[in-house]
Amino acid sequence: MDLRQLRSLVTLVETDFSVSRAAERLNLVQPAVSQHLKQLEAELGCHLVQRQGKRLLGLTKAGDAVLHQARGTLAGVANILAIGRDQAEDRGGVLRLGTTHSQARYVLPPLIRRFRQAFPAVEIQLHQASPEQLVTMLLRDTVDLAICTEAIAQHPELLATPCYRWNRCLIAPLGHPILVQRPISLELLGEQPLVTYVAGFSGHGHFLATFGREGLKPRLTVGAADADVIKTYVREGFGLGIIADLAYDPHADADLGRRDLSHLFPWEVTRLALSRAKYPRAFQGAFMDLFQNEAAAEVRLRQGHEG
Amino acid sequence: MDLRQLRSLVTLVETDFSVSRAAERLNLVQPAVSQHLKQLEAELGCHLVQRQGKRLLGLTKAGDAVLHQARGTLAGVANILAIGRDQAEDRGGVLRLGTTHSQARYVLPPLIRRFRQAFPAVEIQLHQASPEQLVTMLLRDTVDLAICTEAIAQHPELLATPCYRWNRCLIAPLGHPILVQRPISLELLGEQPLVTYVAGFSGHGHFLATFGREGLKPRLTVGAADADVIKTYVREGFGLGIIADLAYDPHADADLGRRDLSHLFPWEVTRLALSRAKYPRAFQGAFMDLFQNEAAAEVRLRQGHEG
DNA sequence: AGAATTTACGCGGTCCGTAACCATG
DNA sequence: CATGGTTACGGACCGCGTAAATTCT
Repeated sequence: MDLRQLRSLVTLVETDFSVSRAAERLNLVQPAVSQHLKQLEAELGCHLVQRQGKRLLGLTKAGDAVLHQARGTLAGVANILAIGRDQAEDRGGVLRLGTTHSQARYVLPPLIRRFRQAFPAVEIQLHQASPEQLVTMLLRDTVDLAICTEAIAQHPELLATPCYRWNRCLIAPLGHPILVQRPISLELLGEQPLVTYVAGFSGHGHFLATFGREGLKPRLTVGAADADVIKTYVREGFGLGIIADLAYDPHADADLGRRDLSHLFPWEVTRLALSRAKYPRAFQGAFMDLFQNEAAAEVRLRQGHEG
Repeated sequence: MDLRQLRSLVTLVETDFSVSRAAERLNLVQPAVSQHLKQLEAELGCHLVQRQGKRLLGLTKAGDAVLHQARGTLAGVANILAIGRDQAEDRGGVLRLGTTHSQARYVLPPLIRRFRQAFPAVEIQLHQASPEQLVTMLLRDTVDLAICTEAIAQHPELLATPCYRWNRCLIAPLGHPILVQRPISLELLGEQPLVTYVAGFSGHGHFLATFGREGLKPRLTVGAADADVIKTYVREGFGLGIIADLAYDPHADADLGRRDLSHLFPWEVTRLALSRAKYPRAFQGAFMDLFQNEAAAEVRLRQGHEG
């Protein structure tokens, strides 16, 4: 058996069973990948992919099991290379961070600034995606670390550590009556047109569930994946905005009023996650420490800006 | 990087850094293994083994980390091959069981008989060793499964499931006064010369600790690794025997009297363990089920033979 | 007909084994 | 001086790429 055969199998799956695209990704020609598969199946004595003539449809049961092991095996060799680069005192490298917009835009900048001072030779790549996508990106080793609130705590192949908690605030154009109304209740929110996150992002599930528990259904006018877009629609008069507290910027958002909503909704926990199979390089570990230790303080700072 | 290089590294460690013996095990010549190491170190850009001239002494820190990953990686490819053999409906194969004497001699026979009926084409190898050795054998994939009482429950890389519990009994030549003495106490045992297991086997640690808690120190005349040897010395008059309950055979040991001691000592738990990294072949999984489900009943049956 | 996969074949690299060389106790 | 490890070199194997054949849309 050869590692290249395993790489071909894994890549084939990740290209939706297109041999040619897989070959392209691997810097090989079609026949090479084709042969890899044939060799693997020959050595194992069973088919790994379901075929219909020459068309590849999907994995067989055996193929799925092999895929899983192949991923683990390739992770092992990647780890070995990582150990080498670490040990050789190679201060350079790439830190691929998977994040949602909220993190990249509001939480990460000061932390990354500090990280860069410690590791100036490391290139930082921010891969923005939805939480579900981040999970598969971690599993496929497309990113090294991922930071997000949803979907990441449960997966058995990931190691997720809680880093900080946050809640929501309401934003509205200055002068809007709700900004001076004394107590803000769920019922009150339920009557208003709302602009907030779309499903899958920033605690939207808990958001809806909270209304649901009270037998209410919010009037959502626009849903977006990030707070910047939400703010824009709030400014355009589409309704009240409900965003993560930490996404409110007192300076840039001076034209928007803000009210805390943490008495209405559950706290959300943002986690830093990586694949259990992964050996983190020194600077990756350093970033993890940095984020785990200082993200909470950073967020409190932002929330302290409260006007 | 090549899998053969990793194999060479792992084998080198397991041969105490003898390149020639490693080469022999791998069916290669010395220079090949030597080159594998050189290639690996070249690719990683750091030394993996500490050298003194041409003599190899041990692993460097990096080498140790690489070794661990290499083991995992090779386990992955072994698993892939196992999946293949399974899927190809290959009913044959080898089941390598690591056991202590007690298991092989008293618990396993009827279970293995039943297993053989279901999988007649599977060769069963019983590798007898001490519990500590069994742990390393599992980690090195020298055995597929191990059954023992000690040392195996804690290791984080092993998955151990409790299967049955047992306690000790006392054996003595027929006619010995202790066989009719009403209550048997620790103090009474402490006065007598005893023959029992040696350290590391069959709950010897708990045995000593129980005496220690009462401020007693047993008079041990002979220590042995298995009950058969202990019985022999009891017959020879070296003292009272204390063995695992299930090791008493009413027929073969009719010349020895037996008294239960479960009121004096803690119950021991025997576990079936395998490496977490291992993908068990179908028949290996079947044996695990068999043992986990039926070992307890088997042991109760033996204990029911009580005369 | 065209896109995509498999088969056929030749070249180049590489990996192993033999042989010579070298350190160490 | 013998044991064990490294260096040097040649042959065999194998894996990739080019090109032709095949099959399904």
